[in-house]
Amino acid sequence: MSEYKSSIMLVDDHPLLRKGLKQLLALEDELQVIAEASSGAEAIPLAVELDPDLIILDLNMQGMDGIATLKKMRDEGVTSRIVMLTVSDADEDVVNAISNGADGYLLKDSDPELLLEQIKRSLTGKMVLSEEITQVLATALRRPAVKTSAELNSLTNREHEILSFIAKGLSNKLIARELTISDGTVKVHVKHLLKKLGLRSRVEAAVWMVNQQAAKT
Amino acid sequence: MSEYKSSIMLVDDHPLLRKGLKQLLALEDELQVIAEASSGAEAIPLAVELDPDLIILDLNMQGMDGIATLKKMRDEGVTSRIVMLTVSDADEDVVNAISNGADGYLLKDSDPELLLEQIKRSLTGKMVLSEEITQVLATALRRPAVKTSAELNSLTNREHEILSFIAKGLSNKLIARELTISDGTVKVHVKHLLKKLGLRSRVEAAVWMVNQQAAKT
DNA sequence: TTGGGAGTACCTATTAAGTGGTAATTAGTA
DNA sequence: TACTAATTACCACTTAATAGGTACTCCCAA
Repeated sequence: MSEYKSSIMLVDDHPLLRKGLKQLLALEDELQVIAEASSGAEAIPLAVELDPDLIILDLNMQGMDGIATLKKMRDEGVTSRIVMLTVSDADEDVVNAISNGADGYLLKDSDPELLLEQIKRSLTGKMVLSEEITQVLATALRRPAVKTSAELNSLTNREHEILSFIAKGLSNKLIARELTISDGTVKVHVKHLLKKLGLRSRVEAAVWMVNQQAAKT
Repeated sequence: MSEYKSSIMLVDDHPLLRKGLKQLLALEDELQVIAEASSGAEAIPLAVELDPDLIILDLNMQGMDGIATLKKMRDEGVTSRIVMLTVSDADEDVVNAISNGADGYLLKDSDPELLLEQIKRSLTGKMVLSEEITQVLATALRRPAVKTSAELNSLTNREHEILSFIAKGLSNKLIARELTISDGTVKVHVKHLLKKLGLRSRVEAAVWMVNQQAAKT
């Protein structure tokens, strides 16, 4: 092995998990954690500035989620290897991550030894996927009927936000109050989101969305 | 402080998180992790045998989840303090955990220092809750809307039938056509079922029902 | 045999939701 | 710079949904 130390950046909104991960990485002399971030917003400028060899990125973060962060980083010209580390083995997440330029997709509940092994393999330029993921990916690719994520992605942030309120059963008036905008504006967003999703009422939207969320578990 | 070392057991199916947590607890001399488990099934006999001072229990585990594990442990006579550590701040989870004998409910994304502080406080016999949780708990208790199958059973056959159409996103008019009755009659049933379930709109009903169905899995 | 729940239907009144426009602002892009 | 997408707001209009009644039929149990 060379004496070059690989620089690694951790992005995860769980401090505990960062701790565990850091400890794991510390087992290898050639791995060096040079930065940590607890959110996408925080991570992006850091990534641009430091351009580490590897970025380990959590998928499920509050605020900007992992996929959005990944996209933004690639947009900003970050060329680091980026590996997603997550609890979710949902089809769309995997597919989304890979197709948006992730170099790997690992599960948090993997055996730590294995995880470390794969992180090192990733640094050699290989695409790394957790066991379970390989299977998921294969079946996901076999049926390209993944209209779900595609259609969800066609929504703007605001529309998506409002959809999730609808999926909680809120009325336009209540949503308006939550977001401090007029209920007329909420109606506009609802109108647009219904059109984009090809649905005929907020009830259909609520049902669709709740099923969507349930499927992710 | 006394010289007695508190015995702690960790139950979480994420090895990484266990690592982080162990490292955190190692900062305090009087805390000693005497056992780890990666599942409820594994944890229960261990808890019975070791009867540690504190059990830190993950809520979202594969197989037997945290609540089930908690219940079973209490059933088996485990008297350890049990603190839930989780990412979920869902009302029901919190209420469920507390009412099933948990002595605390902490969030994984809390600041580690704070977490350690609260774990120590828990060992002195105090109920510990993360900041965010206090709020959730308060609002959850304010509305004792713990409706489940009991309230589903209070519906007549027709009402139930119509509820499931609502849960598919159908309008009153379409439901009427399906059942070959007038849409005015459908409205009557909807009116009754909303009242019985204590819901404010068909959207709430749809969301509730779909979640109900999803939970059955 | 009478009372009540369930299911049906209709009526009125009010509120919520959805549609189709116009338009201003801002941020980002060609 | 001109263009575009996103977000916001307002207006007018139509349809859907909800709440409160009355009322008739059927069936089952007291």
